[in-house]
Amino acid sequence: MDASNGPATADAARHSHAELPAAARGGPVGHALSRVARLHRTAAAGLLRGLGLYPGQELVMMHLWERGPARQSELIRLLGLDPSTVTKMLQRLEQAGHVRRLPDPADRRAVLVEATESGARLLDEVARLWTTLEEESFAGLTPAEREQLLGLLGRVEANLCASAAREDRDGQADSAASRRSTSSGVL
Amino acid sequence: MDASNGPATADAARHSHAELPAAARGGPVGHALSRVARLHRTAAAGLLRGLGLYPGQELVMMHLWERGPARQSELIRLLGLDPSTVTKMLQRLEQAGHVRRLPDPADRRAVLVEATESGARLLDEVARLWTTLEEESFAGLTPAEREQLLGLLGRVEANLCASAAREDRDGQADSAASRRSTSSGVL
DNA sequence: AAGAGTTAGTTGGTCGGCCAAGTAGCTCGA
DNA sequence: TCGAGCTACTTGGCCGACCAACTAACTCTT
Repeated sequence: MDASNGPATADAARHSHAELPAAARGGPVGHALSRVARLHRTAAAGLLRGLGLYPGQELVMMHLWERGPARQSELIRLLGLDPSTVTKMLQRLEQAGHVRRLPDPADRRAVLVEATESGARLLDEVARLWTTLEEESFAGLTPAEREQLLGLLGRVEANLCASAAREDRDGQADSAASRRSTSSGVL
Repeated sequence: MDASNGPATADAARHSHAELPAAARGGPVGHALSRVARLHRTAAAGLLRGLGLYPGQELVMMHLWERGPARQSELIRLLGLDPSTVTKMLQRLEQAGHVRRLPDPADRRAVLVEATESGARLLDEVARLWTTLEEESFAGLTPAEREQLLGLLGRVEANLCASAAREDRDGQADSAASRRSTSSGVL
């Protein structure tokens, strides 16, 4: 699959410090991706900690600052997260005083969420923090390279979204079959 | 929903479906990165589930298959994870029967870990699964583009590692100062 | 109007991941 | 020798994230 083993290009793959197991050679890019993402998240966590936020929460707040009060389902859609995840995150944000939740008069099962004033004060800090992190992460990359990276990531995202949607559609019916298919070797 | 958007090349940045909040414009690439990584991890989880593994565990197993019995500290170093994370992961892997843990005779505080036979049987499955996932994720990317992506990710990883190391070194002494520095505006 | 089906949120449980704090064991210097 | 310090690992607690299962409410059909 990767004929790249030999020649000059292999050097790009021979990365910083991580000695990757041979069994992972089937997915070098995915491996790098997870790794980098974890580092990025950890770095974000470190910065966010000074504001009393946990990574992920700032995204929720951003949407609230952006759009004002929103229904929880809207947030779920925007963030692409599991409903239960958002529920719990909002409970914590509420308890931290960053967010207020009230019933939607128009739909008695829905919940409206809005940022409190205390939450609003975080806006600048979070914005600054994001640019800081961006600079830290992508230092040494030219704008063109960043654009390139962004483009590539976008295409990967499209792929993964498509996969996910596909599995949702036809995998739902008979999960046992799909389980069997992966383990017993469709190929 | 995506390609149809239309005209320009700037469209690569204007991604698939995620309407990102303006507050996140300070970190578009980082944002895309987290997003993609989450999708990737979720996809991996879906595939791994058929094998009774959770994402992350397969990496541990890979290292064990690769190197044979290893000390826990070695795994921690290789994976770049927190010791406590590895401890708990191994406890679960042991309970699942994929792994065996025994005291190191040479160092009574250390623990040796090795894959069981049941674990060994997973090797092929996991390897196949990784290549499957890799193909799903990066379909439509030429080998050159994958190499490019890998290279960019490698550079980002280097940046983040350096940052982390730097913070470890001089941030440890006075965490209050570093907290102040991020919140009160270095810029 | 009544029931089927869908949507909105919640709860409970499990994992990976982190930090903080603590214990056992090794090491090295005074 | 013996205590200071480091290393290896564990425990507890917290979060994001998932799935599964459930309730409440809206909707749409019949």
